Amino acid sequence: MEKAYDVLIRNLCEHTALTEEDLAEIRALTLTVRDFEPNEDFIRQGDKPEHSALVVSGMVARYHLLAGGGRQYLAFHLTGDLPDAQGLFIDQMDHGLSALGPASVAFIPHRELFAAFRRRPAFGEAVWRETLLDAAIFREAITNNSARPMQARMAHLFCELFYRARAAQLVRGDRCRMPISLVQLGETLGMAIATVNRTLAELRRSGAMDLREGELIVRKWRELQRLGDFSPAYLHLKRKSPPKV
Amino acid sequence: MEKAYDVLIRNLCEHTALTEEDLAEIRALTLTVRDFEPNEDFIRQGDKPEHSALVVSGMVARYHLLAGGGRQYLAFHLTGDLPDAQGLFIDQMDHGLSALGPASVAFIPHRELFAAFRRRPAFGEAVWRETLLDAAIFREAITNNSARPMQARMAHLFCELFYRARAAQLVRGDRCRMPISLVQLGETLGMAIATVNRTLAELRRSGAMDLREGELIVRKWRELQRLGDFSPAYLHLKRKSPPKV
DNA sequence: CGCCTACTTGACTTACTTCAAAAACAGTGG
DNA sequence: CCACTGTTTTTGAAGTAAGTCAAGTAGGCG
Repeated sequence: MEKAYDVLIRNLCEHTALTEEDLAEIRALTLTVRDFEPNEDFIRQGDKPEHSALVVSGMVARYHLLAGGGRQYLAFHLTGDLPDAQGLFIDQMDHGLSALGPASVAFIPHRELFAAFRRRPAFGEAVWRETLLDAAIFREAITNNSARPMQARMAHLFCELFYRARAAQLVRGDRCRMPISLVQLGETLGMAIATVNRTLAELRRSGAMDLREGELIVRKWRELQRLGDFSPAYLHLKRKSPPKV
Repeated sequence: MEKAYDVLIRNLCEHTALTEEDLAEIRALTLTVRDFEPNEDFIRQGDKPEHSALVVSGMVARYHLLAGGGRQYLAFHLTGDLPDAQGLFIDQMDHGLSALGPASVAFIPHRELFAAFRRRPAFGEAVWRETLLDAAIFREAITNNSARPMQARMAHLFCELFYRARAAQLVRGDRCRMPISLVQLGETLGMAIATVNRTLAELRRSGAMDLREGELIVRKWRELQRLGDFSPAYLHLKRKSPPKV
């Protein structure tokens, strides 16, 4: 349970300097932790949430519903992320959130967050910055899905996720959990499932990475980075060192 | 010159209730207005700006530079928008800004904005909300460029721009200024220039809209909306009424 | 008038989608 | 433990939408 506060603090400190007083304010927040099944929705498009979510463990996805009932995945979130901080100032959800694999999510009342922001503006700025980093990731997704060929598109996604997982200390050796199906990958990258599979096969054959049993394995980081035309500047992390695989 | 304050206030009031004290704080900001030529860059990828931009008139674009030297356009901004409010809390620009047609842009020192946020938290929240609306527009762009067929993709873009132009009181009758070239349209929607032209021709033929001499004409709003699978919820505007064309 | 840029159109090529079916895998219950 | 069901992944073959290439037209400006 303490873990929930720690992962949030670790994440915010990744980009913002917070004082001991700021951290105390964070640790005073009321967290309600709930566990979710793979693919379980926990915030739906159209909802007007009064709590913000914090990913404690597992992966969480944000998605648009499409006219035909399909989904467009917009972003993935890891331990420590606030995947709907935007809900603080935007009344109605324009997208939904679901657990990707099994995930545990803490909920924080908006009311308490507003009060904390008032007392500790630096905390508010950290959360604001968090939403801005989100936006930077959205921008990169626009470019990725619009301007890069299929293979680079997929490589770029895995580069980003691996890089972020590493910052969140979720990488062990050359691998991290990645409970995402081919269908979901297609609904993320805007490609047909057959293409997803064939493109993934190419990446495997290149020896740069593998994805199996819900685990991402990066065998040649620099090669994967090259294939994905990935440069991490847009993630705006203070620590710049790349994965050393 | 007064106009610069007014367009900002009008835009913020579109989504946030501000008191007379908040507005006074805004009117006390130091604005430096500069005019730009069509396609002139005014913030470059990699810059570390110390001012925020405010679009006073004309249209402004945000774009990523691509490896090959090409561009991916990320968003367009109209009168009253703060196209790089994110620069307040993110040190280094991960994208550039340029004028689309001739544009006039006001610059506001970050320092003054931070001070104003401290004195009038509601103003800070309004700007924060502004950055969140930005993010909502980015999300929609991901879906648009990834999941919609070419014609819908283009129709959707024009729906959004027309709807926002209307909220910014830039629509006169059934038309508004839209100084965007076919090449730029292609670099926005992720399609080849030939396809842009053919798709645009289809839309013209449908009678729903036209684009000529830097002007967008919406002849049948409901039809264009249908073609673009457009529903404006994600823009989160308080006033909901659609264009009555 | 001539140059440059932006738009338009046509013919060709290909990368991706669609469709279909098989193989691998996970979960369930006998 | 194995048979049965449903889901996810893999592979193949065929069709097509969109990209590329190339040439031509129109519009704006010195």
